[in-house]
Amino acid sequence: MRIATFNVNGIKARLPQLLDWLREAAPDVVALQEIKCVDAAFPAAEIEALGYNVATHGQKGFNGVALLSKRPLEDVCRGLPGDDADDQARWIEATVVGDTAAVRVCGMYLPNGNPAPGPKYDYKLAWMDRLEARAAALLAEEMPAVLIGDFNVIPQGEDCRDPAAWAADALFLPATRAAFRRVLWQGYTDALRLFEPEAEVYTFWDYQAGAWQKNNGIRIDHLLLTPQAADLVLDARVDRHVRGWEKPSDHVPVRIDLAA
DNA sequence: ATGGTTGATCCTCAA
Repeated sequence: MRIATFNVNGIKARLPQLLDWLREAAPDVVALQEIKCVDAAFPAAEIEALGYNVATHGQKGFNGVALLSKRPLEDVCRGLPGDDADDQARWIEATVVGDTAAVRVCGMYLPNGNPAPGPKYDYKLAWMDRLEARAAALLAEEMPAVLIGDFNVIPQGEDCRDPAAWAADALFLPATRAAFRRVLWQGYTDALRLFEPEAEVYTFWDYQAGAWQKNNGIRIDHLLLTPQAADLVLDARVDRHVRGWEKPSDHVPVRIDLAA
C-alpha cells in the first residue's frame, strides 16, 4: 500500500499537477493539505475519474485537508479532538483496509505558528498538545497507523539548509521541536529517515528568493508510523522532481510503501 | 540581501 502526503497549496490552482502526479506515482492513499476551498468546491470528479474515493474537510480560503484512496475510506473522522471551539480544518482520518492489514491514516495540516511569540504560536503549541494526545490514543490501539502531513516542524538542524535563518521561526523554535519529539518519542518512527538518512532531504522550498534553484529547503512534511506500521514499511521517498514542474506547489509529495 | 512569490479573496492576509 503506497501512502503519500502532499501540501498542494490550493487545489484549484494545483489540480493539473496533482492529477499528473497521481498518474505517475500511483499512490493508493493520499493526504492533501491546504486545499483552500470548501467541500463543495473540491474537484472530486476529476480525482474520482482516476479511481479514487474522496473525503474532504475544507473551509473557505485557507487550510483544508482531504484524503484520497483507491480502496474505500472507512470510519472517516474530521477535526482533531480536544477543542470543540477550534473551527480550523486541519485534520482528517480514516481507515483503509489492505490485503494483509487495515491502516488508520491521519492527515494533518499543523498550524504554521508565525509570528512567534504571539497568539498564532500559542495556537500551534496547543494544537500540538492535542496531537500528542491523539497520537497516544492511536498507539494504545496497537494497530498500523500513520500520522502524515505538513507538520510545519523542522525536527533538527540537518532538516534545513540554513538553520541560523530559521532560529527564531515558529517551525524551528525549541518549544516546537520539543513538542514534535513528545509525539515521536512515544514510539513513532520517522519513516523518511529510515530510507533517506543523509542531510539535504527537503520537502518544501519557498517561492521567494530562488530557494528552489539554490536548494534552500526545509523538511517539514513527515510520515510517522506506529510500531505496527513500521513493521510493514518497505520504502520512503520524496518526489522532489515535482517542485520543478510548471506552476508547482511550494511543497512536494512524500510517500511510503507498506506491506499491507 | 529587512528582499522575495504565490493563492484566495476582495486588497490584504497567510504562508
